Amino acid sequence: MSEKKPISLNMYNRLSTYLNFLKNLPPHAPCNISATTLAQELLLNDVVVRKDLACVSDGGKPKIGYIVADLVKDIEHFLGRDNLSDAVLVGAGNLGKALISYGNFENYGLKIIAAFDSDPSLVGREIAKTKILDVAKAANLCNRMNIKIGIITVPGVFAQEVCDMLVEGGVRAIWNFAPVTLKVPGRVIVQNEDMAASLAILLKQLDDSIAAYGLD
Amino acid sequence: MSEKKPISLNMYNRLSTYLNFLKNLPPHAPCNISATTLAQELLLNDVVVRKDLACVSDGGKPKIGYIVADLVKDIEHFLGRDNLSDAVLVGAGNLGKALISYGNFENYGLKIIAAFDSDPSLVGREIAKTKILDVAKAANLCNRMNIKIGIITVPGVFAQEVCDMLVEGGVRAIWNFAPVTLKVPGRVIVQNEDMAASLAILLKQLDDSIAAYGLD
DNA sequence: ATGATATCGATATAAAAATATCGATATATA
DNA sequence: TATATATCGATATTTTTATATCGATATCAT
Repeated sequence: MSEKKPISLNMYNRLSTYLNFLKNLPPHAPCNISATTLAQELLLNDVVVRKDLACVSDGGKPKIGYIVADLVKDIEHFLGRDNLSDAVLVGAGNLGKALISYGNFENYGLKIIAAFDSDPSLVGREIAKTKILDVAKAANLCNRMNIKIGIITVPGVFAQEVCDMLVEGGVRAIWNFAPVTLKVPGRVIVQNEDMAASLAILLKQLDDSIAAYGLD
Repeated sequence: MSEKKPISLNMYNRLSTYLNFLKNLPPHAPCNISATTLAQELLLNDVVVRKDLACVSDGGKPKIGYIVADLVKDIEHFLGRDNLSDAVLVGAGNLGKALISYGNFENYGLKIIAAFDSDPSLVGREIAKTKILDVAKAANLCNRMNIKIGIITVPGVFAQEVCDMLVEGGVRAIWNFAPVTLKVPGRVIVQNEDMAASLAILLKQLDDSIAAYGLD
């Protein structure tokens, strides 16, 4: 594995795509795969793929490509999926519930160990075996349990306040589903999951596409 | 409004952010705002903001900036939020359910008019007044009702097959929540909402941050 | 063995995005 | 009315990202 650090955000997206593809290869598929093939399958430029793979693995060989199993391990290691991180989630509404019950995040290196909400009618209940606790206890619990990751799924108006609580509790990375720009100290990471923006792109591109191709 | 088309994908993200911010300004806020101020509030470079705004509005005046109400309208118009688009959703599992019951997408220009699933125990039921229908009927219904947008929230293995059905039904834009690269004809838009990738970025950055700042 | 070929990895070029700089202009103030 | 200033919009520069090109190498076929 090379020690360089070109850090491209899109690269993580692509690596994640490679990983999904590799893990879902049919059982009888050959045990090796070339960057070129991968690129064709995923509709990407082959040089991009080769460059990405060079960052996470050095198992590539001419005429052979990469051994799938090794490559999977290398990508997973690079993405930090081989050590589970504990996280808490704040906001047990529809989206929060969905994320908790999704359950599949453990495959991606994340374990949601507790949820918080301010609604007394939710506090005390459970979603998919995850307890919903009073949001007032969030900071304290994060501190005690050394939680470094917080997921925010509250309405926008409360997001900053929740964020502050988490930061106070020692959280160092925030996955923010609220459509708000969070203000955090420099050492804290914020990853925004802005579905509204994503939707905007979709709608705009649809417009353009219909203008170009017509409605058929 | 300028007629140029620099089309930057990040720009849509930012425009969406501006819009959220502007719409949530306190009631007693001044009725005008400068690109510079906006940039400071949203932790962005001021030139980027000015460039983005120039694409959607020409209401900017020196010493004044933009009239908030007009700017909101201009951005909404640019993002296509002033005409609702109908959409269908396939996959009424946890995530699908959450998206349907979220309900707020109508504010963003999207209306989910029907959901589909293959699970007979779900078909016929309702989620937030949205009927769940047999997935076999999807293509037909899209055709008849002239639906152009499909949302895919099925497990990865079924995503391509669902996608093909939607395309057959005349769908022209797909919002894909499955971690799979979909193959579609050129005229069809795909917008991937890859939460796993987003999560990967978060975890990686957290690693880096802890390496840089320590655990405190 | 020997040569042909697929594939990698590195370097070089091109394209795109972000950022900086600077003159123009509308408003406020003296 | 004249001057100072905030802010815009355009142009220029830098940085980043994507793409193309090319030599090196390991395997396969002859």
